[in-house]
Amino acid sequence: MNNTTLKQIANTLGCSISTVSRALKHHPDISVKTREKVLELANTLDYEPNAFAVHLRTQNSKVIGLMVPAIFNYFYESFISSVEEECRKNGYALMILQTANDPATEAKNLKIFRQNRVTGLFACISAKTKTLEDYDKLTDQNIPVVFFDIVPEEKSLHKVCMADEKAATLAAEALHAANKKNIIGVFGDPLMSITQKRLAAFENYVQSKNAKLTIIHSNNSNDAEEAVSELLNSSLKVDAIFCMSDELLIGAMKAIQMKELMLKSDIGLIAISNGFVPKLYYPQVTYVETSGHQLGKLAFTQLMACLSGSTAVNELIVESVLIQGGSL
Amino acid sequence: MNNTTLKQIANTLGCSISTVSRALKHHPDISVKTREKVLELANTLDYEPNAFAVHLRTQNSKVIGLMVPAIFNYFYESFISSVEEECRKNGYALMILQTANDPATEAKNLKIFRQNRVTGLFACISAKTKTLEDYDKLTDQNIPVVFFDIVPEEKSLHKVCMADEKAATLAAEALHAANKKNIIGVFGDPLMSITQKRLAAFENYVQSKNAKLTIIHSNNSNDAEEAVSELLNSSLKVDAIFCMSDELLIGAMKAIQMKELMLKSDIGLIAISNGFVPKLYYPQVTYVETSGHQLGKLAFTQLMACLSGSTAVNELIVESVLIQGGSL
DNA sequence: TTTATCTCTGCAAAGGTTTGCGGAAACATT
DNA sequence: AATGTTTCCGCAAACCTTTGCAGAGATAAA
Repeated sequence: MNNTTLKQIANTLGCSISTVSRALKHHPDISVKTREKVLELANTLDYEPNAFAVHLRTQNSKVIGLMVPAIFNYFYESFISSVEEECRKNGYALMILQTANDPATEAKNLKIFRQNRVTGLFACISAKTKTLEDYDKLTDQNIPVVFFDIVPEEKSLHKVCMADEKAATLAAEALHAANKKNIIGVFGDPLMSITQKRLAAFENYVQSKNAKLTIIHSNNSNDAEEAVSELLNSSLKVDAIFCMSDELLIGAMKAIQMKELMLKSDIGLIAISNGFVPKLYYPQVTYVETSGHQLGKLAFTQLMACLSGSTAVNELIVESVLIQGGSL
Repeated sequence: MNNTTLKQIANTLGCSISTVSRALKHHPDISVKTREKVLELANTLDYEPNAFAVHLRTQNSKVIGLMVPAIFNYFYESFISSVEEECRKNGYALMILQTANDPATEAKNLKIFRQNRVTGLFACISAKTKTLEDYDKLTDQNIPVVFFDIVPEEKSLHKVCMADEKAATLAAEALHAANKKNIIGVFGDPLMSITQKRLAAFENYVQSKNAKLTIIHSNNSNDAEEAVSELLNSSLKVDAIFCMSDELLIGAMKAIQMKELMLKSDIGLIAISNGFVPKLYYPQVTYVETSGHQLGKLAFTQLMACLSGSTAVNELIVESVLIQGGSL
């Protein structure tokens, strides 16, 4: 327990604790001579302020909370990774909790964040979350919450998310440009708003171009694999597949590999993705990028804005771009 | 700022702060009647102890630190995910920092952990770490450190890791059982101990069976792809490839797909892996499992043991199993 | 000499909780 | 009536830092 305190420094230097405290933060009240002495001793003693005492006094923890359904996920990893980077650069530590998409765990986590008096929170609500009152408790305590990716409908919240409609439309455009007319669209849980947005935009564009669209809803990669396999084995004419997420893409790719179809020549493929999964295959899968990395940066600036008092409620959007692979 | 404190409860109840504090934790000194009164009021006021004050007083943070080279990684995610689960179950919060394999960042992170007085730390040292003195500062402050996956050589440390030799041998055995005689072995950075261990064990077994082995060292998936491609295009006779990690597996698979080789019939493939990547392909790649999930559980119990005073220094090993896919 | 101004430093309270110790009241024992 | 035991509770210190305020000493101005 080799912990130097202000008191120790003050004692050995024969001055008061407050002088030491001020000297350490270059307070103008303190003379240069004293400051130097203090700094030197503090340095040799390897002084580090006791975070708890500081927090207790300042009511500010320099810890930011982050809540996701699961860390082990193609998209959230990159988001987390990016947020962690920003936090570290700005002197914040990051506290991460998972909800496993369970509202009860979600509530418990929010309590932990509250107890630890996080400075702010990034939250991705679980798919089944119905009420936001647990989040309100945080905002009541002046802890700003920035929702990301999967966000509540309410208008008066801070949110950052992907350009869902735009991404889906971009993918549809790419399919049209490649002259694909018989398309399978693989989508996620129809109850999720993200699915609805992407589906609506995709359907809208595809139909306007008179292409034929077959929609599948799958909850995970296995479901997607089975459903796509079934369609590929049926009499349905198919020249391209669209997947709205990485997980579904994995399923579709398995089905394609199983049928020993070659990408591009036998069948077209495009997905909305973070970029990792499409690059696992050869040829690389063409995809519309939704960058967790960028979303993280954006979320962080948004939170910083909240903390510095900006009350403007914003819904920020990360734009998508088409990344050409060799699958279309 | 709706924060109830002990003082408020004490005042409205007309008793002292210490009584409230004790009542809240069912201290036997407090009469049942008083306790009930306190508990009731605390409940309606939604009292929650101020974590900072508690930490300051008890010198114990209920926060555990975790340091990895990168969160965005097939293996670490599952480790993190598993540790987070255990932490939550046991009332700990988890603070995560990345090193990006940079010793300077590593040192900075350790400082942050120290400042935040984490209860304990899980650390995966960066590949280039030469000295452990920054870690020693933690142990000096009675913060136990459990190293995982990539661990220092020193004997007197707590470590949990994979059965590296065993895993490599298992893979080699599987290759032998499949009667493969001309093998490419794709390994990582030859300076890393994990590479050395796996390489030695693999080489040892393969040579004892008189199979021909060509070794490649690659630092990432692209390197692996190029190196494997080159060999596949050369006159070298190859009937199987072994990859010591997921990242290398990805590269090898790309090379295989590029050559349009079919797994099993054209070429055998086996890897040491966490299981995620092998399941992305059809047929699924046969692999020796190194479970980040299990490693996480093990690390957590080890840390708990340290915290409860066990001084026995242990190197714990997670065993590996062969998971049959269709690539051999 | 007195008054005003400036520079530097220290006192003390505050932030909320935990806990050793001592003490008051109630009860039981001689 | 005097002494010993319990039972219950509160005082106050400790954890360490930050910060408003006051004050001491020095210098400049009148």
